[in-house]
Amino acid sequence: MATIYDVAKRAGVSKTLVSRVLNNQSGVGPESKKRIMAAMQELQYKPNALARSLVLQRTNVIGVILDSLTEPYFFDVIKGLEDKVKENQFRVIFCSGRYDRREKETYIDFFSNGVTDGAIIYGSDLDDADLIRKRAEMSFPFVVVENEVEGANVNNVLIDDMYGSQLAIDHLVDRGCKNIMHITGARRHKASLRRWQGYLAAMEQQNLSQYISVIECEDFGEKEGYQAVKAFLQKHRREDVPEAIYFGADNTAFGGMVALADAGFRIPEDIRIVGFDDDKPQNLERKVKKLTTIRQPLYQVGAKAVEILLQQIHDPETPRQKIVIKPELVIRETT
Amino acid sequence: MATIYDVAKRAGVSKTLVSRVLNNQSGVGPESKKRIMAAMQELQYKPNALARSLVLQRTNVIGVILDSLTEPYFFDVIKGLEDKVKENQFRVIFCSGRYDRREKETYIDFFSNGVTDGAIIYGSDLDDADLIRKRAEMSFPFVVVENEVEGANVNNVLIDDMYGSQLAIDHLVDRGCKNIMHITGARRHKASLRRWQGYLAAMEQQNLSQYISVIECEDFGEKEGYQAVKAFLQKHRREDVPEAIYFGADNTAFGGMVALADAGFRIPEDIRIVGFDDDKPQNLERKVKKLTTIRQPLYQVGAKAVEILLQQIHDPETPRQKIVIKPELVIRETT
DNA sequence: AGCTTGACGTGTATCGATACACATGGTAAT
DNA sequence: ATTACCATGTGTATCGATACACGTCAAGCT
Repeated sequence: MATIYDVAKRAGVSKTLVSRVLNNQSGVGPESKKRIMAAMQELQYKPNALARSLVLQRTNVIGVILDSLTEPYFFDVIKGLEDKVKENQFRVIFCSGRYDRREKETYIDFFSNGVTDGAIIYGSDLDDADLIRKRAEMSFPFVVVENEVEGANVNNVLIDDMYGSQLAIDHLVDRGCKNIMHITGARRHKASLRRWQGYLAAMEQQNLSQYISVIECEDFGEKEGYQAVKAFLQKHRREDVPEAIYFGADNTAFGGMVALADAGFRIPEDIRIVGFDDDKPQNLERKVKKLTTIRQPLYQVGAKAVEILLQQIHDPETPRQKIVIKPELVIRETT
Repeated sequence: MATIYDVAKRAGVSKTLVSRVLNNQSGVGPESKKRIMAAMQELQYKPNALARSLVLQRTNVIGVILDSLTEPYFFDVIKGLEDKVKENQFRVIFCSGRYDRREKETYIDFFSNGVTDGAIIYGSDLDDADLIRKRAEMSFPFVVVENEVEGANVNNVLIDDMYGSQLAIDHLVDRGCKNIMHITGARRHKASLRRWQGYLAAMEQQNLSQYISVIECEDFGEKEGYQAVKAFLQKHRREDVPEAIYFGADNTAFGGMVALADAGFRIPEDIRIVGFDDDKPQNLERKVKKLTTIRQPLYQVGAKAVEILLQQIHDPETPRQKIVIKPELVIRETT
């Protein structure tokens, strides 16, 4: 690759002039400018981003670390991120921590060693909290999304999961349900825990404490939901089946609904269902009904995270922010 | 952030010694080494990746440009990439061209300006070919996946789509079908075109030219498949409906099957279906039958791309390679 | 004793860009 | 005519690391 020096030599000027042309600065005569431009063309010159960033102490790139690049859950977040970043003339690069704490750590260090101006760390694993606390005092700007890190001074964008649960329960109560069961999402998932908590709080607030019952799922796949419900139905008599189930994740809800359908339950006549996430399209070929669910405004989450991060980058003195975004109830066919 | 110089000062030695410790080189006394390590600890020193890469002319990072990070199609590819990269002690960063040719170009330039050692460009848009041809003569190592760029000397990893079509048609013929229709995936999609071509070739080879009939879809969504089939059924009498449909993508097949079911067709008794891709899990709550399809070994595709790229990086003189990977027939319930 | 050898250490050039101080010359203002 | 000033241009330090040539000193060999 040609360097700035090659261009200068070819155009018969000093590096400084070439640099000025590159950055549209004044101080270049028209004649020189023409020769420099020509030289750049001929040599196919592209400035080396590394060298430039090294001296500018600025890359105009932000890094995003996700648990997985292949989780539909992140789709809207990613879109939000990308749009906002582009709007601000930055670039984003993504990488996936693959649900591995150490891998995540490696990437955070990589990003903070000059490669990016800041990072967005998306995480919901309980493990992550530690890793983040350790880095809270760094001067490297970053924003943590979804995972609330108690007692650490970090930028945080969160979904109000407890409020979401309240929406779900209140809606079911509106529909006349009292006996409302909760089937959690993934146990290791911080957000699931908060939804669970929210379920408990909402049930108490509605004076339905005696109906509280919870099944824990290890993961938030369809299979887990299917098995959880199936096992429950095998162990209980028909009249003990609740009037409604509030699932901590849409995925488990889909699985659960299949199990219910298999057992002859009609939805919503016999039992009502509410999910949480609204992260997957309601496809044509789904056997189950369209799901009433708590939608997370994930696009906004992504956009907001970028916004905060850029503020922090432009002015490191900006105090750390914590943004809580409220989810909303989307009523479809299952309630 | 502390620099190598700060560490040296604190330990009372020269930068060189610190650098040697950093890189596990010999030439450092035990006493100095201890002091240097201590200084690093205290200062939380992390070497600046930019500066290091600038002098080494090496980043140990490869960049991946996809059309979209949010397409299930890429999931296995991504996994293959990640595993292989990790195995080789490299890092990957991803970014999405968002189906926009210029955005892709920006990222290629970004990657080739020192930020990465090489790139993998995943693309199937017809537009991409141009962009790639233009860069074929660069010394920057890259591998193009899926998009065949005719007449350009580039590293290429491809799926043998024509062969896939042949598998599909031969299988249907085995099942006794003659009148086999083809519904394409996305029109702008290069791979779709090849599958279409493959369909034509396979039909001729089977002496079924008189049965050739094709419906083009603009995109490969479920909706497109649904509408295509629905429109066809409205315009044709029942006896004109073919014995089988070979879809250029699973997604369209799913949509099409819904339309067929709505119209009272039983699969596979009344009509047999074969798809292409096998990129999505056959979920529990799918209304439709499990799909017979042509599976693309996408994990392998990703892994192979990395392999070729790393060869190219380690030895730039390696001749450019073109790898064609054969897909395979997966027989499920629809044939 | 004289010499090689290796361990340990320092100083300086380098990667490819930007920033800044400074040198030149011509034109406008006094 | 003299000063001031701006446009144009050059040279050198700098960012944070590595590489390489070289200096010093003690141990081991003939």
